[in-house]
Amino acid sequence: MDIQNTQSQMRKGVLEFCILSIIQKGEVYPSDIVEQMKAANLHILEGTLYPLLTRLKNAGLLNYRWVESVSGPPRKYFVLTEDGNKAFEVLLNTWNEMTGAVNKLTQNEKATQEANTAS
Amino acid sequence: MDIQNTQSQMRKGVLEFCILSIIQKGEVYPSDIVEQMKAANLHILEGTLYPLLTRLKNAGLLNYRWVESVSGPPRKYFVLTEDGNKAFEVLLNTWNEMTGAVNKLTQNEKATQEANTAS
DNA sequence: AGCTAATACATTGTAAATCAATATATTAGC
DNA sequence: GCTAATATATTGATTTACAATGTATTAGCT
Repeated sequence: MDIQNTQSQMRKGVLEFCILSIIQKGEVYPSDIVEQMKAANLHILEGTLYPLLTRLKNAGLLNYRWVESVSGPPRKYFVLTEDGNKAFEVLLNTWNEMTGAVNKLTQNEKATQEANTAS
Repeated sequence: MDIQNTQSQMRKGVLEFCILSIIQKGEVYPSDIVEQMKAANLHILEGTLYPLLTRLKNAGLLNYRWVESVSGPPRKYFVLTEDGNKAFEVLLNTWNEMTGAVNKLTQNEKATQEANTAS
């Protein structure tokens, strides 16, 4: 077990949330998503992304349309469905609550430790 | 695929980080950890916690000592090793960076969407 | 002494999901 | 046609959380 593994687990947990967010901002195709995630330091591989998009599509959170490309095969451009938008709002709430809880738990370690060792 | 699943994935990602944080605050035994996690709305089951503590111990991040209990079997009280403290600091950094990135990516969706649809 | 309840550490089997590697398909340029 | 670049997609291996149990210790009661 490395720390790197724990770090990547942290990132994994928010993949779907981030991807829904990116799609919500505008119609994108998978390579756009990979790029935007990389720019945010949240790397995702295609072998992870495609099954994930398929899952979200099958769950009714996404739709896509084929768009011809000038350089290569056609692309699948994704958008959020109404359910997808609702799901995103729920996840946004969960995210805000969870980060609040984790920050409360982790950011005050020095003060708490001093209080404990003092007793 | 449910949203609940995605929500629980979010929590999974920070389990180790939170547990290291709890142990850093003071010597605790597993039931203390379960309780503190529950209080923070980050539930963890014993079947998850015990293997996790064993992994962290084997990785050299934790140590424990047996302490007799007045009501039941002896308890394993855990503390962070020096490596464990270093690992926690690294994870604290990762956490702060990641939440910053995710917030940047997700919290401005409305403004960005308006900008996109306007073009 | 023996029984039950409470507490606590631990393992097993299952399901889900990411990743690395690879496969398949389309377009442009030479 | 052939190659390179771009895209979508699948497969097999590994990891890991969880539910369900299992094992063990202590206290209190009869």
